[in-house]
Amino acid sequence: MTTERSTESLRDLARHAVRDEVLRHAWVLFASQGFDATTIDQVAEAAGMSRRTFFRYFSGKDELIIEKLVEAGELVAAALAERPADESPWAALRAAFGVVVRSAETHAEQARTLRILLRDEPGVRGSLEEWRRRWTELLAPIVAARLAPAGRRAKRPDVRADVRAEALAGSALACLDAAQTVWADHPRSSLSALLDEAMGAILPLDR
Amino acid sequence: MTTERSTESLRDLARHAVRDEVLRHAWVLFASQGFDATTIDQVAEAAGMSRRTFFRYFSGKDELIIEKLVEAGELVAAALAERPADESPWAALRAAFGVVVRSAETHAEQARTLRILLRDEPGVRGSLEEWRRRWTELLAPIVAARLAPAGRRAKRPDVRADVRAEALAGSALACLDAAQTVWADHPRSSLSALLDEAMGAILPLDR
DNA sequence: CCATGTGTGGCACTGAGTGCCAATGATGGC
DNA sequence: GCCATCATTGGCACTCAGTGCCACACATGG
Repeated sequence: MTTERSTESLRDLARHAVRDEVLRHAWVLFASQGFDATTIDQVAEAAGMSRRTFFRYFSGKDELIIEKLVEAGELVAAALAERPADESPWAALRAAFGVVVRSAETHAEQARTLRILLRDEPGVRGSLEEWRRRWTELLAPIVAARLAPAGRRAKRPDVRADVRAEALAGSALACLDAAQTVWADHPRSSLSALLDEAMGAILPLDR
Repeated sequence: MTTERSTESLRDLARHAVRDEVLRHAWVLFASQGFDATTIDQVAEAAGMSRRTFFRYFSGKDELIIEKLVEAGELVAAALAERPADESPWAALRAAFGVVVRSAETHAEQARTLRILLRDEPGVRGSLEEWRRRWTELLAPIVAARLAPAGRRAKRPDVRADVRAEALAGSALACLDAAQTVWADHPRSSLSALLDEAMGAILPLDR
């Protein structure tokens, strides 16, 4: 094949477009029927493809959830990486979460629907755990860099430093999770304020 | 039915015994083949029962995992409830985790096997999330009681206080998780030290 | 000896996920 | 325009998880 890059990205483009379309239909069904009650045949038919083809675009039903959850991960990681170096890791994490908070508050309806789905449907628990892992994997190294004394980093793999970074990232995510969960079923609450409350309960957020 | 209490507990006794036996066989299979590769038919056959009967003792494959994970939850909750009131919530949580740390270190082999299973097998992620929830549900109210100014508690449901407690419990669990994960694949490490490292990275552990 | 309740197994079904294969359709070379 | 090629697609059949239904076995109590 002489077609190299250009075709490659054309394929990806088409693939992405199809995936988005499938996702759109899937979430309409999820919102009306719930996740567990929605079959892949329904999703495939709504998207106008065969069951078999669906599985060529998505590895499984889970991925319809994961996609949404992981999306914002890179944004948060990027935001975290760009926080000023003199900021405490905790405050930097809080600030980095700003992008998901804003996103959730602007699309409050969908965000709440998603959150409630995540709370009530047993079938998505695996996806939630998966989300936690991927975000931790993404954030922990950036936190680690921030914890290192800025002098010599990347020496030998330092287990103790890794645990610290992972603990920090994991705790922050736990706070985000708690805030979002409570926010989901209190329509008049502010997610931003709840997240401040949650993270502030662990460590002071100034500096 | 004239048979009341005595038969009731006899039933439970038998049921428990059967469950334990099934669990024993299941974990032998998990350890040798992994979780996802083990079918329920295999477990049922090993335990000497039909597939159909298996589902009368366990709601699903997940429950074979959950059982092990949730077991220690009540112990931790009890330990937490009995920590001195002048101890900080964080230090109290660290101390309460002592029971799982000791248990893990005395049965190091099995604990490591379990941990690695939880890390690598996609099929158990839902169970891990389930574990997180149950422990959070268990611990958060006790933490909440500890956070309340000891004067008037149980006023009106206080959302902000709930978020704080849940954030604290969730963060502590994230630390425990991080410590256990790292511990699992560093055979010469001390789980207790790792947990101190993790939780100490968030908040000081004295007091 | 009979009625009842409980545990058990078999059978058939739905739904997720996978491997295999044949048909279709777009593209590039001639 | 025509043919070779390659990727996408859909159909089919299979495994495995999980559930509902029904029939059989067994114990107990009257």
